[in-house]
Amino acid sequence: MSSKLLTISPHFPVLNTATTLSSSTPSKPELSFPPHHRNFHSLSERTHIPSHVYKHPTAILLELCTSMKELHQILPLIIKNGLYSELLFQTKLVSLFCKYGSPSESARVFHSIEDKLDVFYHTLLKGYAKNSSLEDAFSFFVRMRYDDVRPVVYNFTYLMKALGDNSDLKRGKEIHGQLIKHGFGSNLFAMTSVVNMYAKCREIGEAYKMFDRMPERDLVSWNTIIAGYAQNGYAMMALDLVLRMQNELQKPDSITLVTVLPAVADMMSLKIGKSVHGYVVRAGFDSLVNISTALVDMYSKCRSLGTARLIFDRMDNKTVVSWNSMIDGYVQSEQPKEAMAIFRNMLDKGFEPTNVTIMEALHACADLGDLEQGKFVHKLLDKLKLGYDVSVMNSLISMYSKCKKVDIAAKLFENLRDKTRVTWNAMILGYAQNGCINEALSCFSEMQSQNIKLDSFTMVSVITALAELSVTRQAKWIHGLVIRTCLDKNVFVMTALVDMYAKCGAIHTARQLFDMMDERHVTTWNAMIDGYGTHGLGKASVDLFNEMQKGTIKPNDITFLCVISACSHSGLVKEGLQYFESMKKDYGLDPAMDHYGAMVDLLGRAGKLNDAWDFIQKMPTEPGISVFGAMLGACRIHKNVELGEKAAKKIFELNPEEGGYHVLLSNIYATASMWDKMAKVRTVMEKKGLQKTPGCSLVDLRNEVHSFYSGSTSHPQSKQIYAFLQTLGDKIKAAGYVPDTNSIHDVEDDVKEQLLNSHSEKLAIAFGLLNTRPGTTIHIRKNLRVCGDCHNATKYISLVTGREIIVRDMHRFHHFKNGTCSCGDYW
DNA sequence: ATAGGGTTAG
Repeated sequence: MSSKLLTISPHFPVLNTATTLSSSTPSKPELSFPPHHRNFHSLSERTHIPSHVYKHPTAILLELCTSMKELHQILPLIIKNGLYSELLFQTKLVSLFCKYGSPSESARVFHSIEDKLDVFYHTLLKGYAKNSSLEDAFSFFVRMRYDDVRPVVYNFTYLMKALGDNSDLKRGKEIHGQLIKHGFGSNLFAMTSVVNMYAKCREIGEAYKMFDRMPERDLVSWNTIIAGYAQNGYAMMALDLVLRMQNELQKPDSITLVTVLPAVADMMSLKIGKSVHGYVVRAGFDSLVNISTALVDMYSKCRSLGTARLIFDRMDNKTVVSWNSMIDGYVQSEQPKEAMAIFRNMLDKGFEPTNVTIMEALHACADLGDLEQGKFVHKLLDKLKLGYDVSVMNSLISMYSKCKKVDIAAKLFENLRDKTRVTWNAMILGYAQNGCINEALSCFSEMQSQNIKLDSFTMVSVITALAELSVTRQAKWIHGLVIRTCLDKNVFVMTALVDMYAKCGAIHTARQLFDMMDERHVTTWNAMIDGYGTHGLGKASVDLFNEMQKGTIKPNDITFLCVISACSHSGLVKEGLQYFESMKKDYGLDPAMDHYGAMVDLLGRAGKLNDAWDFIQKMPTEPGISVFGAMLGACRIHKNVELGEKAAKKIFELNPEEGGYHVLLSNIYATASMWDKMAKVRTVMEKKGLQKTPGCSLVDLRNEVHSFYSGSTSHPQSKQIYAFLQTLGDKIKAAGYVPDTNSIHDVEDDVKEQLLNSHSEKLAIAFGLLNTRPGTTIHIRKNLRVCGDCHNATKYISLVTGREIIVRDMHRFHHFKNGTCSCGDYW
């Protein structure tokens, strides 16, 4: 008979039936109390609510209460009118504080109640489970057990929900046990919550076991297990269950399908996606906003932009999310221009962008390298008050870095208070990609000193910086760190390492790492193929490319660029031509400007200047600077004034920003002793304000990198270096070296030699030889192409000193040893 | 329901 008390709803409407409640009504089995219940006597006395209480103006006011603010205004009235200890008000207060999200205030009322009805426990537990921490809910549940309040089924469902949300498997299992002990092991609601808990704890097998044992199931329990499979990445299983539920005469609803679609999207499985879409249409759900939005996102992620766009365009009630998904689709498919068009369209239509929209737009701007649009998006932030969203700030830093404005990125970074690991990673990479190696490395050490844990992204960024630095010592150090941090199975990290070792001249180490990798991306292959190419190991490069073609990773446009330029460096003209053909024929890849440039380089370098020129004439698109630049370079190597002039004319029409092409032409004239024309080119250059990039060579000694500019005397050891070069010059001349002074005009012979001796690479080599022990290999990096005389001299230097000298120039490596160079004088 | 930072080439 006491069970009826539980049917007192804490909500107002029921109160009018207070009198009927006290008459006996049959109880539901799971709500029954044992007769020894501690509140047995006091309860029946308290169920009657006198009319002066429920008709009190304050009670009416409380009935009209709709917010926490109003509740706080009514509370003093309750106390003032001496109603605080009335059952009606206790009931309402406990429940309303929970309803408005403050179980702690609810608890204050609860604790003040002398004879606590079970409903108070139930209400407060629900309040804790829904609004507070799992800890609060759990410890209140323990207290409830201690106070000998018998749990009811929805105590378990709320608790299970909180346990699942916190992925607390250990306590989830414990409560599952108690649930069974209390006889709810076959209860539909209880078991659905158990299924959900196991699924949320990623124990999908256990979840299914529970689902399978349920004696009855409803739509919610089917949706729970289907969502469980979907969210654990089993889209196929989820779809199977959708079919199975129909066999068991349970019709899926839109929620069923809207949980399956994101899983399909994550899998990027267009086939499964289409069959879900088919079901959506047959069930007539295709006009629902959330379904079409999920479909747009699914098709976008499956790179089926046409279909995504079709559904998107047909939606007459688009939401921000559907716009965002559409923009993301274009960004992911590397169509940033389209992405920006959609973004602009969205603004025009008056939709207010969210942080996700802004991030997507910034991503597109970064891919385009479009600073102006990037700034436009940046300006929008202030209007939208999104300027304090860390994620947005991270995207901004990345955007500015990719648009070559690393200084702006750095300023944003410095002013940002709430940096996350992502922020640090974006900044380090930004520095690295803009050639600011020192900044990148000091940013990394700052990050470490602030005890921010590094991850694979950090590692990739630092390795990218060190690849640029190309110092073997640092390369080995970071490799050690990769191993110590257990990141040596990460494809991105390992690919960066392969590239870094190749750039340090340690091509065999690079290959060892490459061979050890279990998983490789197309970039991994590209890095290795290009590594061989820049080392002049054309055969190895081609072999690796052929091996790649046998595997499952498909070559991309960059692969072809790498392999063709590898052929170019090694004079493999036939192979290069064949790959160029195959690119379109076998892989459907359209050659871009760079590919044409590489082909002209291939033909031209091999001395087939006329073929190269013909090749340019037959190009289907207008040749760009890089193509004629390759032609001009080839003309310089093969001393062809006529074609060189033709190529240069084209280049100058295109207004290059760099002075390098004028220098090339002037070198061609110099070699041909056409001094007047040479002088003319130099004058034009000056008039246009074009600068010759100064030659600069780097050499690392212990923990420092020393840089030498052509003709510079600013290094502390400068005097010694020049003196050393003098004596070294005598030694190599004795061994057969003849200075190549042909390209210098107007000065005495000894001055010509002095000029040659002040080339940056010679200074760097001399410095390296002076400061290292005999037998040590010298590593040099030069920003331009190594000059002919220096190349020849270095061969002799390696002979007379017995040193190995490795020079990395703008395009490739030269390994000098015993008087010869790995490039075979073909470069 | 949508999301931030990653490797190759130039």
